[in-house]
Amino acid sequence: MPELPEVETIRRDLAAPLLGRRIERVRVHEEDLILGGTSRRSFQRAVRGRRFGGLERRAKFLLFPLLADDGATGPERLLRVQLRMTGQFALDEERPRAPDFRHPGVDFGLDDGRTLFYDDVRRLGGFDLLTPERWTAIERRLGPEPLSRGFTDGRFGRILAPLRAPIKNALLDQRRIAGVGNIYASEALFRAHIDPRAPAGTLDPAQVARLRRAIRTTLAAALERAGTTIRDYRAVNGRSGSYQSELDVYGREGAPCRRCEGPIIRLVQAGRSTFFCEDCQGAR
DNA sequence: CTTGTACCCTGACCGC
DNA sequence: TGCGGTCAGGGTACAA
Repeated sequence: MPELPEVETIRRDLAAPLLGRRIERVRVHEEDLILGGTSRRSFQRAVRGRRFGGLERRAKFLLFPLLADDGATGPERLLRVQLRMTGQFALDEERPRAPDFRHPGVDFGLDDGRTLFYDDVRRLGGFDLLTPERWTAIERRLGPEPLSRGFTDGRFGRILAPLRAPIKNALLDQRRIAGVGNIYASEALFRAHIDPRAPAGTLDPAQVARLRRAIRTTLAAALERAGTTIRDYRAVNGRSGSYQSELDVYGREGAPCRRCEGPIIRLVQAGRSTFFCEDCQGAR
């Protein structure tokens, strides 16, 4: 479900309240949610008794460094969370009773009396424990963070140049750019007036620059609005985002383009819907 | 290397 | 009301 702005919103919601908290109890209701072949027991053993040493985001992953505390020993570990399509967090003294939060997944009981609840209807997301070396190996394969300073026109151009895949598909590939997903790929291409079907390597320098800028402004605007809540995505404790009212093309098939009044078209690329305006983004 | 496809899973919605 | 088909903010394994 969530893309960079949604995951970053969750990170901001959780970072301060979790910092330094000790994990007293771990309940795994759904073993599916423990990824990477780790058993429920060894997951609990690795996590219980440690403290949250911060909260970071890279691409669409959340990373909790777990600090050793008295009674907790063992190698340094990062707890990685992937929300995939329907992962949600709540932080409270009691399990939330919202109708969209009734699939208990994993609970982390904390030393301040609260519990961090993870709920995931479709169970596509989950947790895994990574050594720093393993994380480094994974991280190396991710493209640049689009909101970072290092994401320049030159770098973006070099990333796209050799690719023959449609630009829309390239934007979804986390090895090229990290954190862009299906909503913001369509939105950024609309903003940049670029045809989603154009082979990535055929964009000229002006198009590369427009697209880079469009990606940044779209993601930043969505982050400002705490993300896009269409159906499942919620920030922490059920809070909705509000960027859905700003969407230009995503989910607007048949509706008039906000710029030229022409119909928004839906097509399928790599098995996923793309929305665009043929008149504003056609041909070039 | 690149690219495309199948799959994981549940639930909401649509047409009959 | 029920039933089948389609679709959903993602990532990965595997084949070509």
